[in-house]
Amino acid sequence: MASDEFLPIKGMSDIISPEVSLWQLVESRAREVFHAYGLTEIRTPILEREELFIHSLGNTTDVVQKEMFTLDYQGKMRLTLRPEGTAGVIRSLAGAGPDGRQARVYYLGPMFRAERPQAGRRRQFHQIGAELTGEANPLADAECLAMQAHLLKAWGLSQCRIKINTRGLPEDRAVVADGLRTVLKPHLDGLCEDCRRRYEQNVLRVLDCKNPACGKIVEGLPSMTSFMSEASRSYFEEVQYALRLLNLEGEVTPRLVRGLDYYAHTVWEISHPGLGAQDALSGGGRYQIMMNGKPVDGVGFALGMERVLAALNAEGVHAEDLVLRPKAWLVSLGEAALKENLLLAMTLRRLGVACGMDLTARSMKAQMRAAGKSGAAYVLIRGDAEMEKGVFQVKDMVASKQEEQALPEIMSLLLPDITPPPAGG
RNA sequence: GUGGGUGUAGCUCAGUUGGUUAGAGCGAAAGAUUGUGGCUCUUUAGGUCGCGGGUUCGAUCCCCGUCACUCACCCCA
Repeated sequence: MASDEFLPIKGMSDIISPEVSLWQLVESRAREVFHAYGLTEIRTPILEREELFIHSLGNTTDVVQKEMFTLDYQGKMRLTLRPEGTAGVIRSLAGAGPDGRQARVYYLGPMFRAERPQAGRRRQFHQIGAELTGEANPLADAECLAMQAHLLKAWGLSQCRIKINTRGLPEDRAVVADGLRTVLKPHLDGLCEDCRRRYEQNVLRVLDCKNPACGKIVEGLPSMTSFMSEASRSYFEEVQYALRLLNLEGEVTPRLVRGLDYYAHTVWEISHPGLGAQDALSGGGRYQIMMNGKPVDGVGFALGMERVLAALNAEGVHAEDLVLRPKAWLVSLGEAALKENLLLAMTLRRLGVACGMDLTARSMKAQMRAAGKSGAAYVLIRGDAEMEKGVFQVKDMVASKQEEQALPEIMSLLLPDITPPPAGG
């Protein structure tokens, strides 16, 4: 058992092979899909001023109240490890002037929240997200959700469930909260302890309480949308129309609530049955964030990388199958062959042929075992006899066949994809 | 932050109703096969039984504390 000093900090993990292969695959497919939609990557700092998150996420949210890693920098400022990606991206885009208000960007990277770790929840976790800024437009919301569905499909996830809802116009948020409190007030005694606290602090959360008693009370209440303005309701109708146009199934879920204050209008959540208690793969929606007194509008989503990977595992995609194997393995018998093989390995690598070898001339059996374990397709064996003739014993590890070959033949075996330079070039 | 579960070899786990040298499988290293991986057989290496204290003639086992991991609540992706 590893001693504590070799372990990373609680809730943080080293990402190593073979798992890292899956990360790379997921990230590269994501880049391809984002490119197809005209998004460019944005990389913002991991450390931001604390106020940025307090103002954009809302100072009554749990994320801000008890989950942020904040440090005091020489008594001059309070710096926070970003707990989510949107706030930093919008800060950056707002600073870019008018261009930033019509931007299409994606990001990926680590986020930090000081929660107790559990399945699907780490203190350092990773998100892939997208932000499309621009004034509220139902078509933009639908496009964003469609892009996300496309992404999940590109990863090979087929069992996702999309739930959508609306929070209405930004100015409706207070009206809805007041309305809900009014109709909930007579039932206060029947609510669970948590919900009596939520009633004060974050009344929308009462709607998705898991407690059956609370659920019963909520069922009898008028829906959230009934407190909203006509404009909010018709906006949501148009979003749903656009989703049908794009052939997307979104389950309208009136009790779906997003936790952060900046959400307005369309919100959604995508869950996966293979995940356990934290079954949300992703959340997203339209938002309006005040930056320097001016509103920035946009629509976006964030996917939890670790949860995507867990979902892929649940659907039978395993990192072990994706690990890159060397094309060749060099086996050296004797010191002279060892040195010549090192030189050959460097040459092959410059030509783009991944190859490995043992740097000691230990027993052939041991070297063959290492070759087999590496998964190399071919093994090139060279000893004194081969050195003298200028040849190699070339073993095809899959077919388990071996023949003597000279270097030119070996090159065409290892470099079959090399195309001759264009004529006249 | 609250509650439950688990800490024994690199990994997965047995085990001892408290008693002498703590076991297995997998993995690793070497050999059987004097220059050939996977299958088989043999051998070897590898352990402060998470850490600290208590009870006891004696604790890996019982008790207390602590730390770590893990699951769930809360919340979120």
